[in-house]
Order: sequence, then C-alpha cells, then structure tokens
Amino acid sequence: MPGEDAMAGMVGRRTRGMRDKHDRILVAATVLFHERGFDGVTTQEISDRADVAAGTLFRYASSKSELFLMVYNEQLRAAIAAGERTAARESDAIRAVCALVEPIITASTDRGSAVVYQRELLFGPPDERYRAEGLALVARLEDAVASRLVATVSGPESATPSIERAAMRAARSVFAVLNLLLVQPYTRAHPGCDVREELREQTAQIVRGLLVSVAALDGQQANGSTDTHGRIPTDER
Amino acid sequence: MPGEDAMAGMVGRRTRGMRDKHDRILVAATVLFHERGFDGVTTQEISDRADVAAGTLFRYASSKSELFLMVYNEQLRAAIAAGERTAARESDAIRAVCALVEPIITASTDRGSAVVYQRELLFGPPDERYRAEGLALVARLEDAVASRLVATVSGPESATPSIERAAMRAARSVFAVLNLLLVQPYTRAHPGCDVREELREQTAQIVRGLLVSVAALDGQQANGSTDTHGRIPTDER
DNA sequence: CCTCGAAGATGAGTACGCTCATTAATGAAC
DNA sequence: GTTCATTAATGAGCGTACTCATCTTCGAGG
Repeated sequence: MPGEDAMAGMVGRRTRGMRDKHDRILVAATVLFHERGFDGVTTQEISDRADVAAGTLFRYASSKSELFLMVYNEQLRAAIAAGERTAARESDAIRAVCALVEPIITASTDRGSAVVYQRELLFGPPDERYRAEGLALVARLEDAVASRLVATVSGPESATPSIERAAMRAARSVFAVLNLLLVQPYTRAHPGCDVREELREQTAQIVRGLLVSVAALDGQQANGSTDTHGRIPTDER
Repeated sequence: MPGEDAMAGMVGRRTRGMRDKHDRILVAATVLFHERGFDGVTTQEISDRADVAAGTLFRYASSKSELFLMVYNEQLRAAIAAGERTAARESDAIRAVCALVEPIITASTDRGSAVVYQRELLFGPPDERYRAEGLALVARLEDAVASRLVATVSGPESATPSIERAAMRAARSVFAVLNLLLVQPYTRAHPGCDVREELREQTAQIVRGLLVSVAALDGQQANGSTDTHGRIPTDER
C-alpha cells in the first residue's frame, strides 16, 4: 500500500500484532500481580485477561517468574533513578549511599512482592531475558554506589584501580546487606528491628571500613590525598 | 511383655515405626538429592525409594523444600562446627572471621545444592520445622562471628551493649556478603572473580569498619581501651 | 491475485507437588 | 481377648506451570 520510500519506521501487521499482545500481557500481569501477589495469580488468569491462549503467554515470557520480573523490573528501575536523584543532593558519603538505596526499601513495602522479586532475580535460571535485565539494573545500582564512594575517597582524577576495586567491594557489601534486610521480615530472623535504621548503620560501618582501607593504601603508597570528607561527584553521569 | 518397671526409655511399636520411616525417608532423600539435585528428583522417587506412599512423605516433611532443608541442614551444621574449630586457632580477627565462614563456601562446591539451600532457607514459608532449624544454625554462625569480634574489639569484661550491637551488625554484614557471593557464580553477575578472595577482602573491609566505629564510640565516651589489635578470646566457649 | 515457506498462535496434554477422604494399625481400658 | 478412640498411612485426585503437535496468519516472490 505505502510506497517503498514511505516505509521508514513502518511495521507490518505481524509486528504490530505482537506488540499489542506483549502490551496486553504486560498490563494484565501488572494488574493481577499487584492485586494478588505472585502465588495468588495463575498463568491462566493472566492469559485470559490478556485475551491470549494459555500457551501464547510463554512465547512472550519463558516462565511465570520471567513474567513477574518483566513487571517489577520497571519498579526497580524507577527506584534506582529516584535514589540517584536524591543522592546527588547529598554531600555526606554515607548519607548519599543510603539515599541511593533507600527507595528500594520504600518500594518493598507493598505486599511480599519485593521479596519474590529478589528470589526470582537471584535464583532463577540465568539465561532469561527479563532476569538479565534485572541483573543489569542491580549492576547499575552497584556502580552508582561505587562511583559515589570513589568520588568521596579520592580527589577527582586521582582514583587508582585499587581504590576503585575497594569501592566496588564496599558497594557490593552494601547491596548484600540490603538483600538480607529485605528478606528479614519474612524470615523473622531479627524481629522488631527497623530495616531502614539497620541499613543505615551497617552501611555506615561498611563505608567507614572503606575509608580506612583506602587510607591504608595511600599510606603504603605515600600518596598524599587522604581527604576522607564528603565531596560531591564532579558531575552527574 | 516387659514388666512396667523395665519400660524406662522404652517406646511403643508405633514410635519405632515412625522413626524407621523417618530414617528411610531421610536416607532416600539424601542419596537422591546428592545424585541429581533438587530439580532432578521427584517426590515420587523419594517415596518409592523410602518404600512409603506418596502422601506419607508429607507427614514427615511438609514440602519438597522442607525435605531438602532436612537433608542439607546437617551439612551446614558440620560446616559451622568446622569453622568454629579452625577459627579458635586464629589470633587475627579478620582471619578468624574468614575461617568461621569459609567451610560454607567449601561445602557449596558440590552441584548447585548450596544455592538451592539458600533459596529455600531464606524464602520459604517461615513456620516450617526444618527451615526454622536452618535459620537457627545461621543465627548461631552470626553469633559466633559477633562474639569473636567483640573479643577483639574490647578487652575481656569491658564489652558494652553498643559494642555488642556494632559487632552483631558487622556479623550480619559478613553473612550477607557470604550469601551474595554464593549465588554469584549462578547469577553470572561478576564472572571470573574468586569467591574466596572476594569474601576475604569484603570481610576485611567490614571488620575494619567495625574497628573504627568502635574507636569512635570509645572516643565519645572518653573510654580508654582502644586497643584495636588482635586479641585472642579469653576462653573458647 | 495466487502460492508457499516461515513464523505465530493455540489448547489439549503432561508432569509433578501436594491434598484429603478413606482405610489400617495401635494400644489403653475393661 | 475384645472394644474403641486415636493416630498413622494410603493413593487416587486436583491444581497448575509448562509443552508441543497442529493449525492459522502473514507477506515476499511470481
């Protein structure tokens, strides 16, 4: 119908149909998972609501878990972005790191979905699409924490590889701590302990550990710049 | 048959039968899970091998997950005990903490079972018997780490509640880090990074953070004992 | 417009964890 | 030894995530 030159950005009926179905499935899954949680929803219900056959669902997400990750990746993305925004305004390193991470705790209050998300993200089969997407988000969060720490610990331009490694390690520790704290209410391991406060305290200790470690590095290299005080990253990147 | 006085420690046929069944189930599950992993085994196979009906299995463990935890709790118990033994010989705090934790990494190399164990332990329904047992083991490990840290950080008899809280926090951080590192190969998040080494480094940073934090506490309390150097716990307990 | 290979959609079928109504075994009281 | 209430054992049945042989739809080439 359209001239071959007008085809730029054009897609066939086929592609359009698939996009429609993808969207319908995403919406259906989003609504149902939010309403009733992972275990409260069957894949049948999702496919019914999306008006596709039961089997069709699994052409768009290879498992129920992937469907779930597809839905909640968006929420994690938003939480990370929010954290990055508020962290940019923080001059103190510890407070900045907490600011980066706290939106995730906030988002985790609605039903047990955050816990299921963690479970599926960390323990699912590794080659699936939406799982990879979620893991990439986590990597981005770790990088954000790490680079904020590097900015604090070394002056601009003076970051060494070993400082960067130490900062990355601290970032990973912080994420690990976040993980466990999110499951805590569910495991009932440490009842009646405020998750947010505990996160702050553990983060503070970890960051302090980084500072000393880096100071030790500097010492053995006779490198002068040991300004351990808050410093805003040179530019938001 | 036996006189009523000889009944001390005697159990009826019923109890004996149940113990037998429990043992048969435990053995069957142990063998099969070791051979083929969690997903490679069906509950049917286990009940067949244990020579009980399919439904009987669930009178002895409320789910396949619980069955799995029942089997691998033993392994965790052994790993913790081993860690406690070797840690007792370490005078340096950081090395001692690593020694406490490393047997768990060692045990985790056989198949993906350690990862499944973590998943089921942390994310399963909280009221089940074997899950509770596993969580208790973890709590014991955390306590061991914490008390070793307290011994290092404060002289004997001079531990304050806030020191103990800080040490507990560090212990929890270490456990969190261990968790994440165990799943890492499975998530392929940080490929080609030695788990053991990474654990040592992150632990070292965390412990250093604790030392500074406690030093700061001492400072604000004008309390003199700020000997941040390795010290052997007064007695193995 | 017609043909035909490729890709998508379908839903009955399968495997498996778990349940529950029914049956069997046990042992205390007499 | 017999009775009977209690508790353990059983296995057919159920719900559900996922598969796959079959059918449908699309669209490029003629």
